[in-house]
This record gives sequence, structure tokens and C-alpha cells, in this order.
Amino acid sequence: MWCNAAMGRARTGAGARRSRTTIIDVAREAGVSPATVSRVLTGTKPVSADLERRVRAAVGLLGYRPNPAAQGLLRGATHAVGVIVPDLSNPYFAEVLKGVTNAAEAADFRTLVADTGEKAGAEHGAALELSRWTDGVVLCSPRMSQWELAELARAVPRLVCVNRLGRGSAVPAVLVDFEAGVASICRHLRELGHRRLVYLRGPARAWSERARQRALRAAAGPDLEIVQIPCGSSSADGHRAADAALATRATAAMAFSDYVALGALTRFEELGVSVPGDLSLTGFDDIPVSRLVSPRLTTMAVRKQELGRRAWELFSESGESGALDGGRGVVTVRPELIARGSTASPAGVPAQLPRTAGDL
Amino acid sequence: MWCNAAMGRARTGAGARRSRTTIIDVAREAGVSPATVSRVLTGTKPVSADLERRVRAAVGLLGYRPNPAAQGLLRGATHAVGVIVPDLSNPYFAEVLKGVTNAAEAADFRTLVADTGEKAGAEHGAALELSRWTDGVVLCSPRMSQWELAELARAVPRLVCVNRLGRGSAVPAVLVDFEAGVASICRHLRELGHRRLVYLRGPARAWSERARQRALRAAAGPDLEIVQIPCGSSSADGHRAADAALATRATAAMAFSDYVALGALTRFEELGVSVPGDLSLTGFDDIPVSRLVSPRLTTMAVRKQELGRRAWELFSESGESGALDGGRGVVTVRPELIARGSTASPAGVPAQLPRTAGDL
DNA sequence: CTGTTAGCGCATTCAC
DNA sequence: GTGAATGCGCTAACAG
Repeated sequence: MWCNAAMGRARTGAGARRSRTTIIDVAREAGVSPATVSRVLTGTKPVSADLERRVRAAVGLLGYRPNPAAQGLLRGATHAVGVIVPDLSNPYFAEVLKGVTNAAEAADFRTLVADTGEKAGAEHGAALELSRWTDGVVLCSPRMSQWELAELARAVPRLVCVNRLGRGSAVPAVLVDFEAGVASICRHLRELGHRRLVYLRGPARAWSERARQRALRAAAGPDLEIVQIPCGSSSADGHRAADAALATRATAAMAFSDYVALGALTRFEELGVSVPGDLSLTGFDDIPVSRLVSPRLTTMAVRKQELGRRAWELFSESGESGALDGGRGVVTVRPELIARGSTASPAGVPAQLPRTAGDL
Repeated sequence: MWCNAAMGRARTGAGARRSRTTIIDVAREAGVSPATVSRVLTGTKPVSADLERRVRAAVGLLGYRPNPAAQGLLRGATHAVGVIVPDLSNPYFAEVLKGVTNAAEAADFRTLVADTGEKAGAEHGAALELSRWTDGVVLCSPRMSQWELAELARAVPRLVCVNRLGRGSAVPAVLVDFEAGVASICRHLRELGHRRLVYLRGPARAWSERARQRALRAAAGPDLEIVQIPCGSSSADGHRAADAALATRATAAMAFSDYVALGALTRFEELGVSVPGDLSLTGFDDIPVSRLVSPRLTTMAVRKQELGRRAWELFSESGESGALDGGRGVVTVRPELIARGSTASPAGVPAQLPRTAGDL
């Protein structure tokens, strides 16, 4: 009887390594070579039924599962994908992450997450760090500069963006069609009879804010006046901006996001302003709580898990041999208008307005 | 001039490995041995100032960062921690995760996440899988059986629970003091003058639900009658249970969680039941939106990031050499009552009731 | 079909 | 102080 396999590996002092069972232990137990164990587990080469049974028995007995670090080292790929999010507590990003995770899991990939805490300055470093552990990185709504993004694309083997378009689409991206979404909201409000709209702006640096601006320029016209006030992306921002929104004497307010709308809604309630009686209000994203407030929020539903799933698909494709700088894809996901209780016709306008022909 | 380092490593066919720069490339660039590069980077042994400069220059030039998989293989530790959550879209778990991540990051540990999609059956497998990649796992509100948990504790080198107590506290755990929390709510409602309370039960299998039951038994008495109705843990569950809660003719409803309370609140609004006029309502957890609904929800604030941070601390301690089965810790975090607008004295009771001496 | 050999990238012994 | 050699756990290329 020989010494226990773990003995030879024992280390003294701190950090004493826990002796996990290795492929060699299994091979010894089954009375075969390590290579045979590997073949059974990976299924790369045929193995006789007898040996296969013995190996599987030994694996079950010892509870062996291969060390992915060693596998990765050998294969030069980790079978893991990194995801960078600005804030995990935001259900929007949590859902996107979920979409990536589920899709990746189906392809037997692990997911690593980094939360940058809304700090744009932390994104570049986090992505670089995560890329050491993974085969590539998915960036959610990155706020970094185009320059940093371009540099990152060079340093990270596989890079995909969500809600951000790299210059010259050098980086595969999955985008929400914000322009169509904003246009939908504008049309909805105009059909209700609104003629003066106040927009609560998001962060100026955000790519999605710039997309909204394009849509607003297109939607503004003689029958829809659009005024803008600076705001932000949090509910606290919305709460703060609510008074200014009221001061514009618009009959409808369009918030950058559901969060902003929720914050504004709270302020309106404090002020005794009735929504939608005195003022209609819209959000964007359709986060779960938008259905739980009163009135329920009219918003654009974004299929967030689909964003994640699409990001995974782009990531996955970008690994294919042929795709070397070839098919840099950009995928667009259209949001959908969910008209709920926070929008109605302004005072003095009949509830149902005849649709204008050639409407948007 | 010798051939490029990458040439020798080129693979043909699919999965062609991307040639990341290795320590050997750096060593060659700096004109030193790989060992010297390693010494500079890890700082384990002194290196002459001149060589150190050359190494750092080469590292910067090549953008070299060591491969963690290789490091982990050698050290027998990955410097990564796994976190299993039932549902990432739930801000509660997202916050806990954030707490772990932030604390781990400070110790130079990566975080890997698995979302089990609320499926109790998936937890065990997910934890096992994650433990291959990490030095251990943090389990958030696991629903698995005690038996599975005990088995997991044997299979995973370092295991920590959040909101779950292993049998005989075989597993280090950080817990919310639900009993104190429920007691606080009961006292609050009793002081307001409520004498009949309906509790919307959480999932029967949940450890935290059993803790609440203990507290309810202690709080019930001649001056506080407590009736219970089955409900669940989601806002949809709360919405569904609202009618039954009303039917009990209680003057106050205590929900398992904020989510449940929010769902019930929505239903009450639909029914024209005034909160807190007709019925007081309380939640638990203090998720962000509880401040955004109307009326704002009275609830118990749980410091979720602290839960995560404490979990990390336990995880960290459990790695220390001396702690082998020694200091299995259990940490308790007390929630705090946040009295907001959803609770008031019942109809017919003066708003301010004299405090009963010896109150709870 | 199966076992033996080599090496993925790195840190850590040993020699010098 | 520094460089050469060793091996972490695993699989792909060889030999048998």
C-alpha cells in the first residue's frame, strides 16, 4: 500500500493547499492511465466499454471534476466570458447579464461579472482585468471614451458592446433602437393631443442619450413642441427635475428612463400634481416596478434578456475562425410601446383624437 | 533576429489560439530570465534597481499581465470566489453580490456569479460547478435541503451561507435577525393601536420564513391577534393574496417582503382600499422602490451590502490555516424599522397611543 | 484502442 | 542577486 496521493502535495505553513482530487487519482483508482480518463471525460477518442465503466465509477466515487484552469491553460481558452456592468443593483443590467449568462451556459461557458459602480473611469481597467480570466468581454452601456473603447478592442481578444456603438462599428454591438422608441412615445403623446412636451435629459455622455436627441430633432415640428431640461439617469435626478418640468407648462413629460420617471412621479405626488390628469408622464425600459406604481407607467418595453442573448451570439460568432475582422455585426432590438395609466389626453382635449394621416 | 515568439505556438484550424504575451516574451524583451520578471511582479524577492526598471519597462511596453489560470494552477488557489444567487434581477441579491464583490476586490479576489433562476434544484449543481473555478462559494438564501447543504459543505473547500443556517451551524453564515425584525414590526403596529394583524406568508421552505414564524409566535398575545394566509415571495403573490388578506378583517397586513407588499399595495389600489386609511401595510428588506411608491412603504431596512461584506469576511477567515473546522462563525445583522407612510393607527383609534409599559 | 510523453504559463525551488 | 530547472492538472500528439 502506497502513500496517500495527497501526501506528496502537502505544503507547510499558510495557504496550505486543499488536496482536490486530480485526474491522476482517478486514473489510479480505475487502474488506467490519465489519458484514458481524459478521453472518457472529453469524449474525444473512443474507449472500450469496460474501461469506460471503470473510469466512470472512479469519477463518481471520488467526486472528480476536472480543473478548468488546467484545461484552459492547455487549450488557450478559458470557456468563460466577462461582463462589465455599470450597476448590478439596476435590474436593467441584471436582466442583460442574465441573458448573457443563460445563453453562455447553454454553450458551457462561465460568466464573470464586474460592477464598475457607475464610474466611467473604472470600466477600462475592469475590462482589462476581466479579460485575463476570460476569452473576452461584454461591455454593458459603457461610458468610456471612444478612444478608450478602441484601445480596449485591441487589447481584448473578443469584445462586444451593449447599448454603445464603437466608432466605425469597430466593435460588434447590440443596440436598442432608441430613435424608434422615442418616436413611438412622441407619436403616442401627439395622438393623445399633446402639443408641448418636456424631455428630462439623460447623462450627456451616454450614447443612448445622443440617439434620443436625434429622434427628438426628428419628432419636433409645428404640432409638437419639445423643450428639454437637464436631469440625469437616477430616480433622484427625476425627483429633482420634476419642479423644473412643471415650470415649462408642458402637458406631458418624457423621462430618460423609468427610474427617472418614477422619481418625478414621486415628486408630482408630493406636489399634488395629478398624473395623468394634470400631466402625462412616460418612461423608458419597462423595469418591473413600473407596473407596481400608481398610476402604472407608460413606457417603452425593452427586452433586456434578449439584449444579453444577442450579445452572447455576437461574442460567440466573433470567436469563429473566419470572423477575423470580417463580420463585425451590429444588432438592433426594437422596443415596444406599453401604454399604461400615466398618459392621457391633456385637459380640454377629447379623449380620442382622430389619427392624422401620414403620422410619423 | 530570431523568429517571433508566437510562431512556435501557432495552431492550425479552428480555435486558433490568440497569442497573448507571456512572461517569456517580457523576459526576452528585458534581457532577463523569466524568474526575474516574476520576482519583480510578485515582489517576493529583492531585485536590483536596474533590472527592475528594465522589467517594468518591458511589461509596460508589451502590456503584459500574468495569466491567472497559470498562477492558480501553481498556487493551488484561484483567488476567485463564487456567488450563487436565486435571482440577480432581484435588487436584494444584486446588492448582496455587490457587497461581496467590493470586499473581495479589495483583497484582490475575482467574483464569479451563478443565477439559479429561483430553482432550488439548480443550486447544488451550480455551487459544485462554480467551486471548480474558485476557492469557494457564497450561497445567497439557498433553498436546498439541509442534506444537500451538508453534502456541499464537504465537497466545496470554503462555503459560506447568507440567510441560511446549516444544521449545527456546520457552515459559516451571515444572517438577518428576522426575529428581531418581525418583533419590531409587531411592536410598531401594536403601538399604533392595531389588535388584529394578517401575515402574508413567504415560501414554506425558506429558512427566513421559519425564523419569522418563531417571531410571530412570540409576538402573538392577548393584545395582538395574528392570522396568517399563504402567499409567496413575489409581487405577483402579494397581488393575488391581497383579497384574502382583506377578508380576514385585520387592520394591518404584514408582508413577507417588500415585493409582496408592493404587489398587495397595487391590488389594494385597484380595489379602492386606502392604505393606510383602511389598512396598514408593512414590508421587509427596504428595496429602493419602496420609497418610490405611494404611500411610501413602512419596512425593515436590511443592510444588504453589509450582508455581502460579512459573507466575504467569513469566507476570508475560513481560509486561514488555523480555522480548519475551528471558528465556524455565525454573524447576525439587525434590520432597522423605517416607519413611512403605509402604516397608521386604525380607524377609531387616536393617532398617538400611550405606550404600554413593558412593551415587548 | 491504450499508455507514455510533452508542454500550456507561471512561481518557486534549487544552484551559482 | 540571478538564472536554470521543476511541476501545478490536464489534454494532444505520439508510440505501441
